[in-house]
Amino acid sequence: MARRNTLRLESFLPYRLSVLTNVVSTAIAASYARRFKLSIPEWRVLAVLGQTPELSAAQVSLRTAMDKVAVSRAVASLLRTRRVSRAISASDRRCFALSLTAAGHQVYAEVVPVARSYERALLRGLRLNDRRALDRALRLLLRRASVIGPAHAN
Amino acid sequence: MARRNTLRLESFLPYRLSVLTNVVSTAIAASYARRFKLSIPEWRVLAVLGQTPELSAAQVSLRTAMDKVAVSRAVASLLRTRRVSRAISASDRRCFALSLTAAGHQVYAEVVPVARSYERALLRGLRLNDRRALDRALRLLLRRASVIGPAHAN
DNA sequence: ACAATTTAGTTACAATTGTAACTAATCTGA
DNA sequence: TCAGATTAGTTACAATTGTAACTAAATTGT
Repeated sequence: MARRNTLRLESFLPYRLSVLTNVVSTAIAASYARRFKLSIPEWRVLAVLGQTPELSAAQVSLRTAMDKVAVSRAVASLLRTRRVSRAISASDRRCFALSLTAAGHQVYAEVVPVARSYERALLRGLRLNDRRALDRALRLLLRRASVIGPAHAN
Repeated sequence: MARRNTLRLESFLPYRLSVLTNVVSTAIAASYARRFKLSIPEWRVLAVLGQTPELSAAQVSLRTAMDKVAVSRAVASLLRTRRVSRAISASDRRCFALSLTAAGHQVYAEVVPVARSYERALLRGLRLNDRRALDRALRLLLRRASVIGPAHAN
């Protein structure tokens, strides 16, 4: 009997997402830390700067869905390790234009294939149709989650 | 041109999972905290005990994918708020049999519909086929992630 | 029977992360 | 122009979470 007023945690979507993300993130974090001495927040900053240089911290924040304090910390650490450099923006002296240094590009060029290969390994065994469905689902879920928000006051 | 040696973070699966989970968990945490003064770890423990009473902390740990320290803390807090009770197991005096109290059942009975309704709201707009595909995908991804582990030494 | 190992659970401490307050620069509108 | 509000980024502090060491009980193998 599927008790109506009981909830099976293991088939509850938010729980499943959380467990999956946790396993994946832990694995990735371990791999990046070990091989590149890079935390996940640092990797995210590196990733957007590899894609688009000369961003400000606030722009990085927007693109990575990290909050500004997390970005600030990651950038501070990347500056210390000389993987990122910054220059005061001429037009707006409150913000810095961030870019990868040569060392930063180097790391980026090494991490990207590893990231790709992890993703491939993860998706191996998933048929093309299901991949597309997954893609649609993630897109929709994120949109819905953002829309309903904590204001799910019911 | 889709630069081959650049990685688009926003279509990188681990990143998308992380962002989605973050939004969903934050929303849920806020909602549970506000309405029931319940943290996510506490809710998880409550959820498994609502499903299966008389579990030990170690068994809760297994079923919730939380580590034993997290379970210990959540249980401690639930004991304080009198939502869970425990009794030394007669057969193995190292462990406690955990159960919901009347207050615990009360909270459980109130949270479950909210959880269900959040999940429904999240999935609204996703066709049945895509829901099934999502279900398969999550199952497979979790299995693959556990299998490949951090030992993705490449 | 009992020393050595394993297991349950907690505690203490370290690291990470979130929150709020802050400084400095820019923008806005009377 | 200049007071008030906004924005960028940092810093300080609080809360959460992870890691390691610990106690107590049970199990194992001799």
